[in-house]
Amino acid sequence: MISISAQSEQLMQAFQSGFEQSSFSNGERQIMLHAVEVFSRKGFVGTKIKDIAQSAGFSQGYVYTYFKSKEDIFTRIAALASGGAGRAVRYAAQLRGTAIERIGWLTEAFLSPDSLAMQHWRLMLLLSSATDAIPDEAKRISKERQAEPIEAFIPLIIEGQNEGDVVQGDPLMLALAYFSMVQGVGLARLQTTMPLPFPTAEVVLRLLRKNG
Amino acid sequence: MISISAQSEQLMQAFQSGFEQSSFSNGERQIMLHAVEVFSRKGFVGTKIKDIAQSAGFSQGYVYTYFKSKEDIFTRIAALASGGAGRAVRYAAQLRGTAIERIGWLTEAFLSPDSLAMQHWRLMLLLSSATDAIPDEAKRISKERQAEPIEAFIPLIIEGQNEGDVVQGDPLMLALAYFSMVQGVGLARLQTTMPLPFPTAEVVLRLLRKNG
DNA sequence: GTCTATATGCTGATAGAC
DNA sequence: GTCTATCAGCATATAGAC
Repeated sequence: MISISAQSEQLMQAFQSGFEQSSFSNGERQIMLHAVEVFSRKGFVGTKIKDIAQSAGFSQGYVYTYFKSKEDIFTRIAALASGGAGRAVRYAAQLRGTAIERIGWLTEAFLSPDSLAMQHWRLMLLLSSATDAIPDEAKRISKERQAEPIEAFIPLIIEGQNEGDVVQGDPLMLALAYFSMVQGVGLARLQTTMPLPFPTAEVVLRLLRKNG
Repeated sequence: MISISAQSEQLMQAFQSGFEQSSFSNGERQIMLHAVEVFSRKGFVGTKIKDIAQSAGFSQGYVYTYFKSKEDIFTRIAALASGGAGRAVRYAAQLRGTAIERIGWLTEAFLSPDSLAMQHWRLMLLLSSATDAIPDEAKRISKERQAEPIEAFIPLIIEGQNEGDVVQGDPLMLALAYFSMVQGVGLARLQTTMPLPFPTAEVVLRLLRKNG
């Protein structure tokens, strides 16, 4: 049984999109922070500049002091968010421990019901659905970074196979299975408000574990 | 190894949302069919009535002959689409075969790269993201039917456990794990255009199979 | 730094012609 | 059955006041 550890907490920080820490001016960060929340509830087209401004406590026109357009806000958010998963995998890869342990910590971070982790999945969803209605630039960036987590995960799988903890098989296919599952759990969590016995990290690891 | 069978093909028909077969008048069906496609690309707010009309080869105003509003179109689509997964599970449950066999056929139908199956996942995605921007009635209906596939799947799991093919454990948790995974693969497929070794039914079944 | 006012364009929905 | 014309409302982005 894997328990929430110091490693997992550090990992979650890497996972999260990092709007807070970024080097923005005050108004800029304030607007970004609220824009993330509104966009993830209403989508790109459904979000009106007025919604973001009101949420952040500014007037509608003030938003244009910091951002050129609605597309601009969205694209900057997409750029920050789409780096999260890859960052988390790279962070996990360089922790000390066996490969399967590190994969376990990573999985806990991904599946955390923490609100910032959930926000990540909401944003990923946004970037995957209604793709003809989101800015091209945002799409480009998110597509560009899409392979990052998978590529960084493959060495971990190979290590795990060499250590005898991970099943044999094409590492790329195993990585895709892993991320499909993790993403699916993230999505499932978003779809319901009821407290249900969602798959734990241990269950997800059954996909990879030898003698699962 | 499970191969595409007569069972799987029948199953896919149950899975698919059934806009074609439904008892609509000609213009009505024509519009619905195109509306599904446009909505799934542009989302609810991003889709303009003109887009649907043009796609179906009608004038903008003509759409209102059959549909009261944009919400009306979307809600009717949501109603048809949100029944698909439950229908497929119920169909699978009453096939002849061991539980794990029937689950295998079902999984093949869910993971089929068939365009109508993909459309199902695109619509599910639409109903799960930007939820503050889709009609309340559509949300209500889709939420109402959300539990159907899981409820219908649980007896299959229990059967499989009794037959010794499925791992022990809370059947609800196993069902949630299964649907998370299936959904995750559907989503992963939508996210990329490249031909990648996406998890097959056999890989998904590792989550459930005893001595996987 | 922050707000108000406004121009400009688009969209949903209706009415009515053919 | 199908289209054209049109209205009323709203949203983005800008200009300029304080």
